[in-house]
Amino acid sequence: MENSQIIAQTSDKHCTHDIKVSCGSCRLNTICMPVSLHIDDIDQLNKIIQRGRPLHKGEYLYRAGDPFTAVYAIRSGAVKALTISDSGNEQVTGFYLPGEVVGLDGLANNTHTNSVIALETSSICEIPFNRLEEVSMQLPKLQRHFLQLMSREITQEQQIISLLGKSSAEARIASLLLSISTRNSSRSLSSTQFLLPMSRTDIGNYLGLTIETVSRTFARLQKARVISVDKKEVSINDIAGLQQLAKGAE
Amino acid sequence: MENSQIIAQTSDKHCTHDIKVSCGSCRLNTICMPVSLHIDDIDQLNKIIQRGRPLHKGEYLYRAGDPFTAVYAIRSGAVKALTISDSGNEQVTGFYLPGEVVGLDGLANNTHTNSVIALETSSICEIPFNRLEEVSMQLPKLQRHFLQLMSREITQEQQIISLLGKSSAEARIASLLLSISTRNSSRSLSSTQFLLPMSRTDIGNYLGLTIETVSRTFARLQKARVISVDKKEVSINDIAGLQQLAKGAE
DNA sequence: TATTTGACTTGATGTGAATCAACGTTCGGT
DNA sequence: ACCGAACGTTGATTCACATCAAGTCAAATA
Repeated sequence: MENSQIIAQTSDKHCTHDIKVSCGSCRLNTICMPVSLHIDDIDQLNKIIQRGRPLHKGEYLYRAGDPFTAVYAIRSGAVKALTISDSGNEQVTGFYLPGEVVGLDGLANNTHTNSVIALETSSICEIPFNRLEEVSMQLPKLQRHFLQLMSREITQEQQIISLLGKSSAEARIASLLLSISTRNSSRSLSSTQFLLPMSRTDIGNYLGLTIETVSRTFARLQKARVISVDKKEVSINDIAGLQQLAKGAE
Repeated sequence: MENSQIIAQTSDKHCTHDIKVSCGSCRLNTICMPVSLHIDDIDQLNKIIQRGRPLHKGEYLYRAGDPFTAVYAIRSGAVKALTISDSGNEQVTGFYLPGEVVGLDGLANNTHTNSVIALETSSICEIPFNRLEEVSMQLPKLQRHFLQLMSREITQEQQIISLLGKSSAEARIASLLLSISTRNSSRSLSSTQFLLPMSRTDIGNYLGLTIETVSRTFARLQKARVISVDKKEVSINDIAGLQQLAKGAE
């Protein structure tokens, strides 16, 4: 196994362009493809993964309609996925943070139904799907993991559906913040202080709220001393309180 | 291939209990597992599928928390899937009609996150997952089909998310009716006249509306001569109009 | 047949978020 | 350093849907 240890930077400024990290040494490998693989299995996985140049803010990873050829693991940065609904509106369908995998929407018809756009400069691992399928044939665990990724996506979306159907603006925002908090802590980042990678507009679109309501809700949560917000910087002062709000408490 | 041709009845009253239909002769096989398989492949698939006794209205196919062992194809009748959200509310996550497959929610954690309940007397094909996995190893097409089923579930849910985030009560109801209409026609049933298998309460829960709003919206659509409703019986008088409403037109 | 029960409808009123509008702030480009 | 555009905040008003409340209807039970 090669010994390259260049860890991708979260900061835009010092982002390393010449990225060579093996899956074995990537600090995200417990999230991205957390399969207990033998060393040569990892090697095999490693060989098929391509690491591209960083994607800059606003650039597309792929567009709705593009042929489906690969799935993508976020290595650093953040992206949003969105579809154009029947009514012609953009709908943000998800935010993806380092260690998470996008692109599964393409499987149904061999065509992506979502577009994915970088929210900040991001580095991405491309995993060609036909190669992944081949390797999976020999590694049932990898196969299974892949199904689990999809299944998890389904259950997550069901939570969003419940959120949109039944919850107040406050509960929606609280849930989003808690979701990001949890995902940060699983990457050993702070669960109480972080930068939101997405705009208010994106948040509103994702949660089915107008930008004004998002803004007011942040203000309200801050006045209630549950969080502090300054622009994109959020700190959670009262997690328990936020969880109550997410559940719809007064 | 055996020649049993007992077709499951949609009607509750004459439902055949002693069901023996092979996948090869099932009239739903173009929807359920539309894989172009050789005859012996179908035979192989056929062997692993278990056909249970019919499930009566209100009975559970499985419950949230049950271990994941199988996926299920609806052969006749209809079921609803629901989760208990964090806030403790029931959330109907989907309705499943003949030819459609439920149970994919269990893959993420080897445990079902949804419960599935019969809306009317239904017969169900149980497809044990470990056997399916084995067979898939030898039949890449089946493997691929299965991934497509999941991917389709994801994209469908994204449409619901968009619906709940951005659309009026009218658009939501219109979309649901169109969805059922489309799915009916793919089973060669009428796309303009059908019985709703679910209650107003279920519809409201699914679409994030109160039962009163569901009722009033049906009434409004009827007054606008777009549909006719009598209890559970719906006929669509103006599909184009309904499509406009689903898109959010005035 | 009377009686309860659950599913649905219809009307009157209240409210949370959308809309409309104005203004402040940050950022990218020259 | 300046400018315009995009992003964000805050306030006043409106509106679609929720809530509250009564009542209808059909099937289930006794």
